[in-house]
Amino acid sequence: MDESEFLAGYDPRAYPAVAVTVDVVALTIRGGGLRVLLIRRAEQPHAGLWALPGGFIRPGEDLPQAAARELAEETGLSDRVHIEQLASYGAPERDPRMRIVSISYLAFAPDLPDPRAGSDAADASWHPVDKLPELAFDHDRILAHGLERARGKLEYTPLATAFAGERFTISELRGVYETVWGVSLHAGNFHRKILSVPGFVESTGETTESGGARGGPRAKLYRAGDARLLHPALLRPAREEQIR
Amino acid sequence: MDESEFLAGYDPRAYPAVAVTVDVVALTIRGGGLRVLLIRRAEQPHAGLWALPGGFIRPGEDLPQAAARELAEETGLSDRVHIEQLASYGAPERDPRMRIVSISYLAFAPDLPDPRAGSDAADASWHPVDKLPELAFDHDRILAHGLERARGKLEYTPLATAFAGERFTISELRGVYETVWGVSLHAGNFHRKILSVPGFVESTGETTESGGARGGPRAKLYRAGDARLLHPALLRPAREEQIR
DNA sequence: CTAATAGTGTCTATTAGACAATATATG
DNA sequence: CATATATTGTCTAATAGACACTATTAG
Repeated sequence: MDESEFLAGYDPRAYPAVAVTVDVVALTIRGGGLRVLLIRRAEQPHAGLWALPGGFIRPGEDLPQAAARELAEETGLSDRVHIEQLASYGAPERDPRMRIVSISYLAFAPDLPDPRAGSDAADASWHPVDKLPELAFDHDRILAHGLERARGKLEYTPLATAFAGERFTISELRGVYETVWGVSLHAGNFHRKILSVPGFVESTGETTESGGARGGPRAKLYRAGDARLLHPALLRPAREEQIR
Repeated sequence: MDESEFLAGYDPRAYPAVAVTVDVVALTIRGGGLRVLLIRRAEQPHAGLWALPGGFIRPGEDLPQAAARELAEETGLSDRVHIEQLASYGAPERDPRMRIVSISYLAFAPDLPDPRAGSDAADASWHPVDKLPELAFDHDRILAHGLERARGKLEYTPLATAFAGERFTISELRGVYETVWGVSLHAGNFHRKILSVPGFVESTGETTESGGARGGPRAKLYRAGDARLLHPALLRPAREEQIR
């Protein structure tokens, strides 16, 4: 038997097991900023550190199902939440216990009630993404990846509406873009742009009950439209440093 | 111990093992069309069916490393190949042997030599993506996902240059776009557009040795530039059916 | 009233794309 | 020479973004 025959006959069941987890980057907008759901680990390893919610997949359970379950365990919510696969991480030493491959998911939700700590967590809360504690494992990298994905998807998908409530004003939608992108956008141009993208929002015919907190007319209320892609897209102001 | 405590204490090592594989969607342009590398399975399950190259990850091996190894085993090449993570698949019954989670990778290469079959494959060859045989497991879904990713990435990254050789003409680059997107593009407008995107291509100062096969002047030769994102992007002609 | 906000109008620069023109190869 | 291709020029429509303006509401 030469080397290639040996390798072809490699049987993973003969080796120390690999475990598979899902980890969820759940984002929401709260207190004027973008926040991520973190749990404080109750168990070793990294007990006491903050981490993304997640856990081992169970027999018979598909990956998206596992991600939704992990999220629901902390937030109690599963509807009104957009969830999609982000990426997978499998560096051999990323978990000290054993070889663990993590499939990460990205979730977007409107402002949710306070999370409850699952029984494997000492605490759970929404953390501003620009003021993060030290994270367990490689979760800082996963989170950074999730943030970049979210920022990009705002450009060409109607994802922003997943951060808003059932009905929203154009200003609220602009607030989502400004918060996630960390920029300020011109109100007038943004307004016209949104209404010019077919299927992004549709009018409810209603308006807000009152004007803004500091004055201004009542705003028209919209709901999410049926577009799955925005055309033309809403592009972020170009950042030269991102291009090269 | 209530249910949540039980679930928190769930230990994956107490259950039947999960295995992790990598599968590679390797694309190239050959014979005027887009092709994908497939191997004919020599072993059960699905012996005799075509499948994406892939296999179990090995102890101590990171995921991208495993993908590069699997690709190299079939093609003999590892440099000049762009490789990136695509997505993960973990439906419980996707492999009849046991619970297998697959991390898929997407690879792009210029026209490569004929593949050699690895020892776990009866055959290996480049198949036109528009005339595919039946595929093993859920590999048709993985491949479809890879194709859509590749088409999208041509828009906003310099990926097309990964399909071309070291030096290429603007016409060759246009051929890549036309082949991957399956459309025909206006030569003049494409030419000017490419040169207007900063960092996409840079001139070598050379030209082709002779004109085209059926006449025409010698074309200038370019190499890939240093841009990582194309700005402005080269958008595919909008397709209304994709938007809704 | 004053200040802030919603929504609309207008103008300019950029870009995509249709179409034409010119020069240079092949056969 | 006839024809194909590379490259450049010109024009039009769509779009992004700067800026201005009006109407409406909170305080």
